[in-house]
Amino acid sequence: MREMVKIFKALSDASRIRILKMLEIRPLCVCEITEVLQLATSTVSKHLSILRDAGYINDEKEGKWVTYYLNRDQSSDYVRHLLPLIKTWLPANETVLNDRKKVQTVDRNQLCGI
Amino acid sequence: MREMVKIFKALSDASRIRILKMLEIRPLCVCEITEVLQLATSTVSKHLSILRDAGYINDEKEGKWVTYYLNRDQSSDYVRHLLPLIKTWLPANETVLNDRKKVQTVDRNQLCGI
DNA sequence: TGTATATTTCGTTATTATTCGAAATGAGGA
DNA sequence: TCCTCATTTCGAATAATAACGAAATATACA
Repeated sequence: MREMVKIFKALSDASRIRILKMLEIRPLCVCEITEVLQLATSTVSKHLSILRDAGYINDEKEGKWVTYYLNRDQSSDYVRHLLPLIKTWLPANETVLNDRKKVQTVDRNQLCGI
Repeated sequence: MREMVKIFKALSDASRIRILKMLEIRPLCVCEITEVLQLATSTVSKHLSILRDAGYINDEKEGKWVTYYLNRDQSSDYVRHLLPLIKTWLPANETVLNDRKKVQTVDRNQLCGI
């Protein structure tokens, strides 16, 4: 029960939904997500940890960056059912479309320097 | 987006999940749900209004009682997909099983006087 | 009409969430 | 080794949520 509440709480925030919809396009590092959302880095990091603890996403160190990606395989029964649903939702949402446009142009090397 | 967050926020509370799992058994009035959850009537009423605003349940006046039931037909795309999922989840949860046992014995006429 | 009662709304309090900036961590490159 | 920089953790401020009891609504029945 506690697990189930955690799974839904993770989806109860617009920024976290936006992150999931961005990650449907491609894996992203923290600084790229921060640039799109226009929030403090620490805030984005906190959102990512909530999504990860709930099992929606996973991370991978790549040099100095931490890349986050949707958790497609090794997730819980909840997540395995919910991620595909979310993928079909908000197909024409203005915020999501804008975020995805930004995702196309954003580049970690330019954003964070070399 | 706001709608989607509302839909998930409604599921982000253990009492509200318990209410949905109870209503899978049969429609219930506020005093029956209150008896099972052991919360203040005003608290239960608030939870019910959150679930109704999100589209998961509906209510119907029956004399002095208000009966709540799962919204099977006229609900949003979100709810139409989520309610069946929730129905398959927590099949062996102790709290849910206990609540449902109580639902079997609880009777609005005995609970609230005649 | 007046009373009893099931439910909702209101006002308050305690807990939890979200956000930020500053400090800490950890990996890469000079 | 030391410095740089992406990310995380910490601490504090603000906002949102859940809980209760009291008051307000609304319906049934005498």
